[in-house]
Amino acid sequence: MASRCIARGAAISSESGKLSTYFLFPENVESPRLGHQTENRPNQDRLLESQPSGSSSSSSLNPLLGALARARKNRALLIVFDRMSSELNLVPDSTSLNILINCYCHLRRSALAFSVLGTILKRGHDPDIVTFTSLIYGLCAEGKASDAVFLLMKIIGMGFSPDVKTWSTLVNGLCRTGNAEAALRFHQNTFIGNMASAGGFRVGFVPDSVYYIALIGCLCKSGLVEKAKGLLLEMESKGLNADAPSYSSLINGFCRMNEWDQAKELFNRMIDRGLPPDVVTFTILMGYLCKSGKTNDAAQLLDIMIRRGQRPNAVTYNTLINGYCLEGDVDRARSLFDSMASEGYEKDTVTYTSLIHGYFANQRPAEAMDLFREMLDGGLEPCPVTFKVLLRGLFRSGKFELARDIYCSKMKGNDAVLGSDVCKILLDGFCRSGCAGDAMELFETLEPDIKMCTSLLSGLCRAGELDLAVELFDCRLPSLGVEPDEVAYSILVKGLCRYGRLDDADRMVTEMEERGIVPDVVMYNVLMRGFCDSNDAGKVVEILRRMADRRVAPDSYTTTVVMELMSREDNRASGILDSIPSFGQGVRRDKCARSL
DNA sequence: ATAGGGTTAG
Repeated sequence: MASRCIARGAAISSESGKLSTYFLFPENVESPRLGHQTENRPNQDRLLESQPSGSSSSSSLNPLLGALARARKNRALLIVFDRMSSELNLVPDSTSLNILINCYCHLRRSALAFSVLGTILKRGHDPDIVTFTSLIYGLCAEGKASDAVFLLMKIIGMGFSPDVKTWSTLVNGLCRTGNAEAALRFHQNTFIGNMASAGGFRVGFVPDSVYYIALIGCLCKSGLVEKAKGLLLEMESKGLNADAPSYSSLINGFCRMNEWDQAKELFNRMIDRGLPPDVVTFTILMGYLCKSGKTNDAAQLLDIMIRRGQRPNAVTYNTLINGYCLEGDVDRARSLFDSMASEGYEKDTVTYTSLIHGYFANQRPAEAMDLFREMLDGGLEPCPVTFKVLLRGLFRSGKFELARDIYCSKMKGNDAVLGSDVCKILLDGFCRSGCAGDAMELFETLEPDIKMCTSLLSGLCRAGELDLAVELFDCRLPSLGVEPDEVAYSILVKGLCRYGRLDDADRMVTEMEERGIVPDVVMYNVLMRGFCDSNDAGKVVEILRRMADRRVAPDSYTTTVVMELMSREDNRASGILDSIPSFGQGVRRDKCARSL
């Protein structure tokens, strides 16, 4: 099969063309999964059979491939590709391979896309800016924005000239991965520094309206409203007119920023300019109304939209269903949900997840679970968000066993749904329900970062599993190469103090001090409170001195502890109080003395 | 004949 050849091409790509040595291929190049038995097979058969067999190049099939790509029939496209070489002995040319790369990128299989790049290089073809734009898209779509930037820099260094499509892909990708500031920097360094050069190569380009809208939408999503407005003016001053999708994007941006008047103004402007709002535009406005607690207004807008001849789509339904759930009217949401099928709409993961969330939020866990089972029975794959909603709901409503069952039967070993969010919920839930061991076990299967560790640590401390917490901190963190931060220390120290393990807590604080992390006043306070309660005045004074040495300012809680020490006869008699350090501002004399 | 932009769930 062609795909197998392509994968083999990737395996030896590092020793093939000169270009390949410049690229870092993803380490785990997957083997292609082709031969999907879906979509319109008969039609393709006819098209394929009409091709003369025995010809060597696939170029005659490119119009078909292009049409499938434009129609986003990615699976069908892979089938055609597969059969192209297996049955028709056609060798794909570079255009076909570019289409294949783009297809893999849209399917979020950038590793496969890179393996196709390997094939291009191996066959002595030259990848072009189209190839790389697709790859940049694919990397961003998988959240690998820094790899995308790296690739871009690499190809600029090699003499490729990114064009306006490359840049808008990158800007969008950076934005989608939460890097709006970076997108703006690229904008300023490329277009603003118009036709600037990097290493002797031109990187400038002429921005068009798609590019501007991508950037403006990106800024809106990040709340950089003034910058977005400025760019809108800049765009219009260049005579670039927004089209309908542009307006939708802008309207969405202003809605997100709660600039309803601006959004309305754009909506009206759109109509004035003869660009009728479509289902997406209306759905955006409905979504805003729903989020503002005006679901009934959103429903009215739906009527207006229908009267204007725009048919709602499944997203419109999802938006309204979620709206009713948010305002607590789950039954109304449910009747919309039930009407979808008869109206010819397909319920998807978002539909189910919204309503499941609605049931949990309104204390109806049984119905939420019914819906989840219905979803599985219907062959819909729950996504990470679905699991997040489900598990949080189950833990919050005390259905610990059920939550554990779901985890064991549906999630364990399924990395695709074990995102960090849902893992935190699981770790926390297991700890809360007395299953700290399960939490530890799950933790061992993860690639933990400091935040994950902190999550588990805080769960263990809350559950009183201090031994496990200390073990995690002292043994597992170092072996995982995770450096505890101030937050982690503070959680553990507070936990230890709450359970009376003052010496361990003191050891932690000392360790922090030795590592140059300055404990905050709250950590010193909990520690001193503990020693004060166990009548260890010497220790409290020692801690005060450590505080003073690090110029950590005492607060009123510190004062209370000190006052308590002073009020005890034996402390006054022992003279230990004379060693209380001065904090510059003179805590002892001013605050304590006065209140005493 | 190939690359970029708009909507939904937490």
